[in-house]
Amino acid sequence: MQPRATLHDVARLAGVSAKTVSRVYSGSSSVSPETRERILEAAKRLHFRPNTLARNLRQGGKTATVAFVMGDIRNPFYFQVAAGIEQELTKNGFTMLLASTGDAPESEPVVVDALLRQLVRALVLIPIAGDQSYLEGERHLGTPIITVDRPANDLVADTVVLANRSGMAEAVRSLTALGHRRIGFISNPSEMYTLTERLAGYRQALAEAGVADSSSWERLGNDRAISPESQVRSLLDSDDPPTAIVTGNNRATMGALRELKARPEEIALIGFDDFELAEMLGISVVAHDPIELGRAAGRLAIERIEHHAGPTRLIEIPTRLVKRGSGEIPAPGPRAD
Amino acid sequence: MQPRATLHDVARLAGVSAKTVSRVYSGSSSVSPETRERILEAAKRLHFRPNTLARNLRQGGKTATVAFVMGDIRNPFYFQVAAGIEQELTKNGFTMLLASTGDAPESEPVVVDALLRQLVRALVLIPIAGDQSYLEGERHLGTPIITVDRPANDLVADTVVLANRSGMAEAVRSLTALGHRRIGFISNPSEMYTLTERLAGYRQALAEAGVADSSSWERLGNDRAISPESQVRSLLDSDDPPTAIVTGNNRATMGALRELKARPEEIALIGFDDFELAEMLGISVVAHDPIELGRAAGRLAIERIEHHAGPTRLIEIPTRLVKRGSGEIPAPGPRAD
DNA sequence: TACCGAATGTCCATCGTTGACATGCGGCTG
DNA sequence: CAGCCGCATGTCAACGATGGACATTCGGTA
Repeated sequence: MQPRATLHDVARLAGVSAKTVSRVYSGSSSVSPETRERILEAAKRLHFRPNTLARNLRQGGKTATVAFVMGDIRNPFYFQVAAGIEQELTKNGFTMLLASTGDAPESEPVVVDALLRQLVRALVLIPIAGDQSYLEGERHLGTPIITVDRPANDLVADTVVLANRSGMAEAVRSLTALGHRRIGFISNPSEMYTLTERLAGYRQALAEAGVADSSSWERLGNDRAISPESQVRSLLDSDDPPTAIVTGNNRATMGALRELKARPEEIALIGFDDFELAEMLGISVVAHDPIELGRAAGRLAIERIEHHAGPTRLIEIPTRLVKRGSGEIPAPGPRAD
Repeated sequence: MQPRATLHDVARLAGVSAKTVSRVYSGSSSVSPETRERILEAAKRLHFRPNTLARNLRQGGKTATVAFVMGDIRNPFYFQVAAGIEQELTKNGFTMLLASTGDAPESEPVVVDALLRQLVRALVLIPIAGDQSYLEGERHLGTPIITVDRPANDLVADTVVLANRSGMAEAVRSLTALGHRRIGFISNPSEMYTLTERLAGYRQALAEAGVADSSSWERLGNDRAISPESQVRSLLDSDDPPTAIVTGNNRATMGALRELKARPEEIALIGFDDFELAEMLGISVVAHDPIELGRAAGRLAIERIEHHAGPTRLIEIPTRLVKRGSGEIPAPGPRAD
C-alpha cells in the first residue's frame, strides 16, 4: 500500500518546484498554460489530491464544513431539514458534518464539542438540551450558531422556526368560520416550544371567536403512556364533545385518524404537518416545507460566515392551510353562537 | 474577537511545556495528577479545544470521519439509510460527512473528490454514475469503499443491498398460492439494479407457478412521462387483465392505490416498500428496514477501517412480507391452471 | 541599452499537535 | 555506593500546504 502523493511528489514528477504546484492548486498567481498542463498531468498520474487538513491548518482553521446537530435521527422531519441545509451548503462549496444527539439532552454538549474540534465554520443546531449557554465561548470566537425549529435557551443565536402560532390560528379560524366553537386540540408528547406556540395559536383563534376557555378540549399528551387515539376517545366521550379537532403534530394526526375512522360521528379534522397520503384520504392540514426550513438555515449560515456582522435574526417559515375536505365539514345543528 | 487558544497557550498558563499538555489530551503517557489538574484548570479557563485538523495532519491523515454520498437528498429512503450509518458511526466515535449528488451522475466524482480531500477514513456510496472505476486509485490507498442499495460498476467494493429478488419472489408466491396467475408488475422509472432484481424475483416466482411469459403484464415505467396510475389503467383495461398487482417501489404503490380506489374491480395488491399508513389502509407490502441497511453499511465501514483484510463482501438485508389484507384477496372464479 | 513584467525558483516560517529522543531525579538492587 | 530503572517532563523536528520576501531568467519594449 503506497503512501498518498503530496505536492512534492507531483512537483518532482513534473520537474517543477513545489511552489509552482501549489500555485496551480491555490490559483494565487499565474502559471503558464504548458506548465499547468504538465503539472495536472503528473497529478493525475499520481492520483494526487491536495490535503485539505494541511491547507486548512495553514490557513488558520478556515474549513469548508458546517455542522448540523439534530435530535432523534429517525425523525423524518429532521432529515428534511438536513436535506435543505445540505442543498444550500453544497451550492456554496461547503460540506455538512452531521451528528445526532439521539434526543438525549445530556449528550448535546458532547456531540457539539466533538464537531467544534473539527473547526466547523458554523453550527446549525436543533436544541434539545435545556440550556445552550455552553456555546457562549464559541460564539465569541466568531462561529455562527443557528438554531432550527426552536430557539436556544440562554444563548443569543439566529433562529429559524415555522410559523407555528399563526399557522395553527389560521386552521382554527377556518373552523370557527364554519360555525365550530367546540374544537378539540390533540397533541402527542412533543417538543415544548412548538407545542406551546401551536397551542397559543389555537387559543388565540378561539378567543377571537368568543371562546375564552378551551381547557376542557385540550389534550396535550404530557404523559407518554397515553396514545393520541385514547385522547381522541376521551374527548369525544366527554360530556361536552367537540365538533372539530385540530392536532398538534403528525403523530397526533395519525392517531386521530385511526380513532375517527372507527367512529360514527362526523368530526371535522385539521392536522398539523402534511403527509404523503393526506391528499388521497382528503385530510386538511396545516402544511409547511421542512426542506425550506433547512434551506433558510443553510443560507443564514453562509451569510453569517461571509459577513459576520448584524443583529440576531429570527426567521419564520410560513405555513399553508391545505383544504382537502376533512376540515371543511360545517358545525352540526344550529350555529352555537 | 480573540484567537482560539492552543496547546501552547494552555501550557504557558499552566506553567508546563506544550508536550505535557498534549500528553493530557492524548493520554499517551503518564502525567502526575497535580500537573494534570493544573492543566485542565488552565484549559477550561481558556475554553481550549484541541485542534483536530492539526492532530490528524500530524498523524498522517487519520481522521475520524466517514463520508456518505447519496443521490436525491429528498428521497426519504436514503435518509433512513443515512440515519442507520450515523448511528453506527457515532457509537464508534466517528462522525459522518454527508453529501448528495442530486441524482446527477456526472456530479458523483466531483462530490466524492471533495470528500476524499478531507481524508475521510471510509467512503459509503449510493452509486449513481455509470462507472465507479475512478475510485480504483483511492481503494489502493487503503480507503474502504462500501456501496449501498446497489453494487458499484467496474470497481471491487463491499456492498450492502436489500434482498430484492427473494423478497419480491416471496410476495408473488403468496399470490400464486391464492390461485393468481395473471399478476401485473408496475414500476416507476427507478434505479436499474433494484428494478431488475425485483423483476427477476417476480418472473422467477411466476415461472415456478407455470407462467413462463409474463411480459404482457409488465409495466416497467421506462418513460418518465407515464404515471403509475396510467400504467395500472392500461393494464386493467387490456384484453387480458391481471387479477393481482405487485409494485416495484413506493411511488408505484401510491399510484396503484389511487387508481384502484377509483375502480370497481377487486384486485389483489402487494407493494414493495412499507409506508406509514399501510397498516391503516390494509395494504400488504414487502417491508424492509432501511435503517438496518444503513447500520450494516456503517458496521462494515468500521470493520474495514479496523482490519483492512478480507475478501469483498456482499451483504443482503432481508425483507419481510407483511400481510394486511390487500394481498390476501384470492383469485376470482375457477382456478386458471 | 536599460528596464519591465511574467513565470518560476529558493528559502524559511507557519498553522497546532505529536512522535522520537533526551534529561533529571529519586529509589531500588547487589 | 555504583549502576540501573522508570517516571515526569522537556526539546526538537515533522506532518503537508502555503505565504512572504526575494532572486533569477527571458522575451519584449521604450
